[in-house]
Amino acid sequence: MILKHSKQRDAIKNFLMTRKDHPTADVVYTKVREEFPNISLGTVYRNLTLLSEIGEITRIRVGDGIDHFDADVSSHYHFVCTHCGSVLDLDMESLSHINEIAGAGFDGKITGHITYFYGTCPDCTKLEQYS
Amino acid sequence: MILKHSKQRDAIKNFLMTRKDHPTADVVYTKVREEFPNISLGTVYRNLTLLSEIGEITRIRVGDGIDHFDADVSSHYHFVCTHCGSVLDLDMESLSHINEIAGAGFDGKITGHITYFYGTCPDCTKLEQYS
DNA sequence: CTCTAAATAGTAATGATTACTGTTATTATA
DNA sequence: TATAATAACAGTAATCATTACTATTTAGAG
Repeated sequence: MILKHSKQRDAIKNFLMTRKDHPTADVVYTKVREEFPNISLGTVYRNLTLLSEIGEITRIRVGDGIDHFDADVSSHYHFVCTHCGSVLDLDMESLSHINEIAGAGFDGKITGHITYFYGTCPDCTKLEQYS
Repeated sequence: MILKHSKQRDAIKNFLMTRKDHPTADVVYTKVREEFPNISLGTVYRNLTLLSEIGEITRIRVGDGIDHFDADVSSHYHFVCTHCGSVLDLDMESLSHINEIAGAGFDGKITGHITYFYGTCPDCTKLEQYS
């Protein structure tokens, strides 16, 4: 399957690159529609899936049942706020050593892990102080 | 809300306790229907949700978009096979130290983490050797 | 035994995502 | 540059897990 260029795909990728949070498909759809008023939701989903398959973006699943997308494909961890649901990047070292820990007593092969942290985000922490 | 006893709920809990893998709601439904032929899927979902809310079972989300359930509520980690999709328990120490690592450069509060490991399960590893 | 509310079965609705279909746009090549 | 092949599109229908609704049944307290 040879890729052909598409303005819609560019717009989706570009929008994702401007965001440090991790929008859902629906957020991408709403935003990109400002530039392409009749882009279809299917196009957004198809391109988000395509872009993640070719490694230009990452699909993030944090247990809320909705996929989030991230233009930062470097290996990093995410934080999910249990109060407001926002998904943030964490600046921390790689935890590859935990693969060894998990593999020690396991008969199969462990090739990686998915970890996300949860708690109260900076904004919600501030709000809590005065309530 | 005072809990009332229900045979259906008992059957769901009992079935989960017999399983070391982590069935989905649909698997529970299919199995419990052998004993209660006209139990409804809604009843299965309602009870799985209720049981997890009162801490008698755990809801596991491993990124396949389908909820799995576990009668073992003790803190432990899970492994997901990228070949066959099976979800297995891992016998390993707690990784609570990674909360500190994540919290070091973070402005909010970290109260926990979700981690699952992926790779090739023992069964699929055996199959690979002869293919 | 009676009453109240929890739980149920059956069904309809929801919400995220994927699939389908006929049309449009990109791009390789004549 | 014109043409032809096909990737990508818009619009819509379908799927799938899950939740909500409603009338009926059942548990269990008084």
